[in-house]
Amino acid sequence: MAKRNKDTGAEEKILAAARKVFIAKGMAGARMQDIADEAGINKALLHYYFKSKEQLFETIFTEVMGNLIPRIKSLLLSDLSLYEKIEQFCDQYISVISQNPYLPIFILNELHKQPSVMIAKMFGGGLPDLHKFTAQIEKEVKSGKIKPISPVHLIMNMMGLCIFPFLGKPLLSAILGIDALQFQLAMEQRKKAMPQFIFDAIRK
Amino acid sequence: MAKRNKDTGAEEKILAAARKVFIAKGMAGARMQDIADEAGINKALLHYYFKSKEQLFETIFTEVMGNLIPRIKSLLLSDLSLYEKIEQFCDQYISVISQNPYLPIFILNELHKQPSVMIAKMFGGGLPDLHKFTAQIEKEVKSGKIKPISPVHLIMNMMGLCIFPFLGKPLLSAILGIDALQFQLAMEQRKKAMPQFIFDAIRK
DNA sequence: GCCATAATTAACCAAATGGTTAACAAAGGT
DNA sequence: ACCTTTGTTAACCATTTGGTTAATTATGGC
Repeated sequence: MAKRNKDTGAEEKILAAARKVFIAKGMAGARMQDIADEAGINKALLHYYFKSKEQLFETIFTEVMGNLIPRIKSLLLSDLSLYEKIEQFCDQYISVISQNPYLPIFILNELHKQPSVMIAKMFGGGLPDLHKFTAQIEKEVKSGKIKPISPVHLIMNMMGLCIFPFLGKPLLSAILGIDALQFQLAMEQRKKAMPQFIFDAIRK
Repeated sequence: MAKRNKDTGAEEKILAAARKVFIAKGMAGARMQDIADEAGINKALLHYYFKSKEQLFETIFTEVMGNLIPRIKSLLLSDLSLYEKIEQFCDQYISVISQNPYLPIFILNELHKQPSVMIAKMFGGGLPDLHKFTAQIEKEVKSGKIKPISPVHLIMNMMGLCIFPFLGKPLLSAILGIDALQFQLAMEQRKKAMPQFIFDAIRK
């Protein structure tokens, strides 16, 4: 008898399917049947491997976040200069998101619907330590190398400049009249343009 | 007999309730029963005034968008200088969103789930005309008053800097360790700080 | 070959959910 | 007073949906 699914590894296929469906439709919009179909298996098999939608979602969410957070933590804790950190932050953030363009809206959306629960799932008690980074900013400000700016605003700015275009892609594409390729190109440019923009803004 | 609901005007109450519930939970997450409860009426009465969830959602969505778009269109088409436009854009955008902090995630989320449908609902064929604004930017660039920057990037930057903090509020509050009041204060500051930041970035 | 265990499925179930019906109450015109 | 139209409700219905069951099919050790 020919096997129904060429490659085995049902659990893998389920995870891949769940990732895809949850990220595309969110927790509320995703259907267990969709995930089963996407994985090419029976719905009951989903519950054989993952006892509930809740649990499957949590698995995916923590997996996704566990992929992003260490990257950022290590960057912010490194010994690079402020300029280098901003450079790398923009480059890395835009690169990762370019490869997973729907991650931001997925994450922010779930975070918005249940803030405390999701924050807890993301950082198991251990929030990222921004102290080193904020101290670095404050030092540059005090020593007069850059204009006065609060770390809070600078961080918001960095994130907004890198992430927003992906969140707003459908809107931006429409009003700016750009297609997928032009968008991709623009994102590529922003890897270098954003650090430049930020430094031009804060340099004295 | 005492009336169940002090004030009449069921339709008004339904719209208010639907706005609240849809914006908080999105189309997929909202329940018709939630809306009925929120409005203090029977679920059947919802369908008396609005024949389906789809139609009620559409009513709310177009209402909400119809509130925002003209404001922006008129700003971009006005005769203000580039600096003044950026100033007003940031001030107005941040003001409006501060009063409806969940609008952005609601809009971008629905836009993400059905881009073409929602874009069509937002702009009934008449996309906002950015030509005047982009020409203004290009003129300032050519005349050497500001650094070379593509209108596409500048617009993305303006929007990202103004809107992102609201989209990322739960995340930002957590990692930056700020409470609702501090957040509100920061947004107030950004009304002036963002135009300054942007102009510092592009001025030669 | 035989058996225990793991993988997989079709059929089923109960709760949730969008939507409908039919009856009833209010309001307003005549 | 009477009738028509509008507003409102409780009960009901059909479908969707997350989840379960019981039976069937590999799989691997012996």
